[in-house]
Amino acid sequence: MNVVNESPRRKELIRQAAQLFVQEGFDRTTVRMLAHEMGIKSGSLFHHFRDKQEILAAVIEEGTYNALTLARQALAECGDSPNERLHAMARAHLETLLTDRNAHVVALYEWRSLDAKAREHLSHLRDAYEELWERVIDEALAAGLIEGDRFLVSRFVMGALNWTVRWYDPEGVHKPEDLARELVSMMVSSAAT
Amino acid sequence: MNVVNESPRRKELIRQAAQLFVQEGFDRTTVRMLAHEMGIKSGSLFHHFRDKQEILAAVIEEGTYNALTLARQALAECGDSPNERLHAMARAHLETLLTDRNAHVVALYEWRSLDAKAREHLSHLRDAYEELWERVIDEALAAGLIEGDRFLVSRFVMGALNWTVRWYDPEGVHKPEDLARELVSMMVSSAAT
DNA sequence: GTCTATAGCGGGATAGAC
DNA sequence: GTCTATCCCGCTATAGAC
Repeated sequence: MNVVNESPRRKELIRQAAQLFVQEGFDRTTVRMLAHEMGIKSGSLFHHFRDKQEILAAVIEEGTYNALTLARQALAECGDSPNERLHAMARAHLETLLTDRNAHVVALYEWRSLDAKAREHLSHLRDAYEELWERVIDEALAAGLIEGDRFLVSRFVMGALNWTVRWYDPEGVHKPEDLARELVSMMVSSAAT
Repeated sequence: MNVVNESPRRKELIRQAAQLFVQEGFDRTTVRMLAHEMGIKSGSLFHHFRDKQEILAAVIEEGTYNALTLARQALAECGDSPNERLHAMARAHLETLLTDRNAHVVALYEWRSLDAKAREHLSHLRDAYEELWERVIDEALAAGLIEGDRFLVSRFVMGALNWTVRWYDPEGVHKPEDLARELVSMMVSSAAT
């Protein structure tokens, strides 16, 4: 079973599970809560998923796949300058994280709840997404847009982005777009602009 | 009972609990695991703590208090320039997070596992620490060392710092000191240096 | 202050009828 | 595909001896 050919029904169940996992955390979310959210009884849940782990794996696959897809699309549609590409990546990342506000968050914050097998299976998808980021960071470094250690800079950026889920208020004045702009301008050496 | 006058024994138990909470997460850490780590049986644990929640609260209080203490000390010892003060705060933050590598991490990542009462009680300590940060960020903004929205900049910085626990390797080449330096130099407008 | 023993509960998961 | 009923387990917490 792959993320690209899930039934619409299953996709909807995964969406609802993601919401609960974000609100409560994976461990505190019971199968009874999941079933209730889905409008069925807990026994019926196991017709759709082998066990609770499989639900988590499905959510994380969905979240990472969405992030990867949106990022690729954003890069394809934006301009060629390192600045534009950096901004496009940050914006896409924040949009899957804050607007859709579900599966991608779970992918980031519950990765360690995955068992070894699921981690193995999903690591490729995750690596593909991280490679996309590394390429864009490298381009920005090569162009002198930003400075510093490749490894450290990319992790600081990911940290700043991923931590937003802890404080971002969807009802507030800022949009993901604004955050992306502000973060990129913070990183960019003023000398280079 | 306050963090400042815990018995040495209890402090040691708190330290060991912190380690397990970081490794496994609060929910997956059982009282049996905690007791085992402390070298006693699970029943004996409740002679020292009323319940599992109280252990978490003690760890988080310890972690936040440590961070606050080290940060104050770092500010008292460093120079007066906004750059030095920013660097001192980042370094102190990373040291409690990565070197001590225990209670402060729990304070950041398991805050939401606290019940309402404990959150109420500990929020003052937490606020005191955040105010310290806000003051230093404000000074840097006022001096033109960094630019941007006060609210957003401080949260990006905290994100970059707090996310380090996810990837930092204590055996690796970088020390907390190096990370602090690199982060500050990334944020500082080159025009201002 | 630590032990053994266990109560009591809620969790994940299964079986079989419909 | 969903239901009811239930198993079985491991968890937190307690009681009372030492």
